[in-house]
Amino acid sequence: MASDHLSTVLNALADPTRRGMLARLANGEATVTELAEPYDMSMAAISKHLKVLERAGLIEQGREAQYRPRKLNPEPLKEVDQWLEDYRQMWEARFDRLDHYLRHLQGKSDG
Amino acid sequence: MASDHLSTVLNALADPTRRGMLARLANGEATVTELAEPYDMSMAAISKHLKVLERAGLIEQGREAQYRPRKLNPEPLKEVDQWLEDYRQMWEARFDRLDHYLRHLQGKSDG
DNA sequence: TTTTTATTCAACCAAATGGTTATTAACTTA
DNA sequence: TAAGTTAATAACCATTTGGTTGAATAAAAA
Repeated sequence: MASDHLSTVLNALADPTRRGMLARLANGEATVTELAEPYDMSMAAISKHLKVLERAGLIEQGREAQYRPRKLNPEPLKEVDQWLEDYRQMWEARFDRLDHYLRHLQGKSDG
Repeated sequence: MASDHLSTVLNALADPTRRGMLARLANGEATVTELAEPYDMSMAAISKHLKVLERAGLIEQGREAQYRPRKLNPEPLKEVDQWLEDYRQMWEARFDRLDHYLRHLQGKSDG
């Protein structure tokens, strides 16, 4: 995998298990065992997936007793969103025009 | 790499060479040789990168004389954007609050 | 027709990926 | 202290990735 940060983030996201883990963490912190629960996979494999997410900065690790609860850090997702920005107009062109038209109408008739 | 579509797309994007190619194609169609120009890499390697982008549906291939011009298809990027949607509020929360506050002010003092 | 240009394909290789099992470490509980 | 739980690490393996070179294909140009 390429070593630049954005590539590391996108690569981390390019796996349904890891995206599933992020989805779970969007609802709040979770332990490794909790994160592993939906998957038919060894804890070692889960641990590796978590390491990939961590290297990408997408999750952070805490420590409570024998647990290492993970929490989501959305910052790298923001970077992905910003990268998309340059292309967004390409699929939103039609909507943009409508949006501007609506703003134009509002400027005329509404306060 | 995982076989689901979104994973295929994100994986295709997780490489600076391939993102560079997309950036070039955002300015319009380009031949393989044109796309290869910035990279110190064999044509065969370029061809493989293009195949990855094509499998992800990010580019389409034309045919003109001996050239196979590629063009960008932004549709899969839209899918990435839609996946991000669920997380967007997490990094935009503060801005949202500010935005709502400004709208509130505007509703009061401005037309 | 021969040669050149543009591109792909085939075979190969080293390194990375994604899984496994077995072991180790840290902490809790009996 | 001993046993159980949680999680990471080490060693291993098969497959994939991302590059190479060399040959093949297709069209254009000479």
